[in-house]
Amino acid sequence: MSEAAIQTYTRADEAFDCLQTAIVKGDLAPGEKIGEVELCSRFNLTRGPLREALGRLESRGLLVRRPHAGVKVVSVSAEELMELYRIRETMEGLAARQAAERMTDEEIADLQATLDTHERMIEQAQGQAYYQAEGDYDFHHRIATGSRNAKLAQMLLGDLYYMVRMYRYRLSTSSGRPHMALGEHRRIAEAIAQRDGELAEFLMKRHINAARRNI
Amino acid sequence: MSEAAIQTYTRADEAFDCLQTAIVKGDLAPGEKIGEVELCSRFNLTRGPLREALGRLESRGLLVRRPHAGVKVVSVSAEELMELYRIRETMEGLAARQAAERMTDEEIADLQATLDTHERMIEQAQGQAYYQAEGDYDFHHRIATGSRNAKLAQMLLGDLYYMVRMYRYRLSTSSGRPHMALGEHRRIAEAIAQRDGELAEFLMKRHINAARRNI
DNA sequence: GCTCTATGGATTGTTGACAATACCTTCATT
DNA sequence: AATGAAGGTATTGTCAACAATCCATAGAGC
Repeated sequence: MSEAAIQTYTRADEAFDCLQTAIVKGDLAPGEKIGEVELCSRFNLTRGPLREALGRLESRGLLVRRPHAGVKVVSVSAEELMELYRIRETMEGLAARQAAERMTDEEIADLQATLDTHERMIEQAQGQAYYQAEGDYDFHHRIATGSRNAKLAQMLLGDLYYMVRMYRYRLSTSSGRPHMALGEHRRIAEAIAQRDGELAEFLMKRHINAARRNI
Repeated sequence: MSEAAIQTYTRADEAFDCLQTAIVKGDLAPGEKIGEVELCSRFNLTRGPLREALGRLESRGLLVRRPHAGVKVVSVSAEELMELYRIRETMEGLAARQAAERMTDEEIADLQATLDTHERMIEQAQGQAYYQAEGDYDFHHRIATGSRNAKLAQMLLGDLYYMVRMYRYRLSTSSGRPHMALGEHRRIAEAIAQRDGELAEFLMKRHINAARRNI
């Protein structure tokens, strides 16, 4: 049987996804005060599911909501992005360490194979930052899930990454340095393959620290 | 003027708080499938605000919701609590380091004064774990906010602490060891007062690690 | 006797209308 | 002229009814 992607998709989920991508991509300016009815007409929704989605978004810190006053997208600053990277540094360090201890051999092989395809992509589209960003996301995604720590993965994948992507869109901070990042990814994967959790943690922290300084 | 505690409190907020405390305190059993109408009659609400609150709770990982099938409280295990403590260890370590660098002298004085009152409370109610738990919460709360890292504080205070408290209620894991914890708190505060971020981080990590092993 | 299917009931998801609150405009007063 | 207050309007918060989906039970077929 197929994996049943027909997992019933409620309107509220749809609203949540639409809003989230709209916020992350910058279609909704920060500080912009938007009415609910306008959002409804914009995404073909009714206010019930929309409000549910707004609650979820607020809980995740992507927008703020004052009672009877409306909702507005969170404003961003470079300092806050820095703080976000500090959090990522420690949390992904932990994820890398646990991944080194817990990923299956098959997963590790997949991880390294993924890096090969990333390398080919970078070679093909020379300097195209887009593939690099996707590949970067993919790499960190696999390690987060590989940590076998449900809450950690949820925090990284569900909260932090969206925030980081939003900030990067807003501040137009392209990740740049594709080759260097790939090399660092390689070394991290190598450490994981050797089941050296301490080294994997150290390398991951340094990797994210370097990315932060690159901003 | 007073700080305006009359901050308008919407029904959805009320529902959110009620549900959250009910889940944390264990009034709603884990795995229990509860109907929306039952919840409404239980907390004197209507389904609109309730659904909004349910969305927020789901987003925070306190309950799971399958479309058209109902909601149920998350089931818990000792392993997951361990994982939670691992996350706390790294994140609160970071918080302690940043707090050492950023708290004002006044905040540090307040922090140490708080520890004095904790000590008196422990002496008075000998062995009473309740005050210790409250004091513990208070201490970590101050450090999280003192880190001047909004997202970090949000993650710790808004997500992790509720989860930890829920698990502790479920597994009836009283924190125990009040005197030892107080001493560790004292040393952490001392390191912060000396602006020694590295030491504060190290001590905090060890403190939480000890608490984890105590389970 | 066991399994698969179909129908009924109950619960969730959604919708539109109603009520309450905050913001903005206008007017009066200093 | 500037500031304050008061009212109107628009927007948000809330409610109750409608529609869609799933689970359980009962029945038939193998």
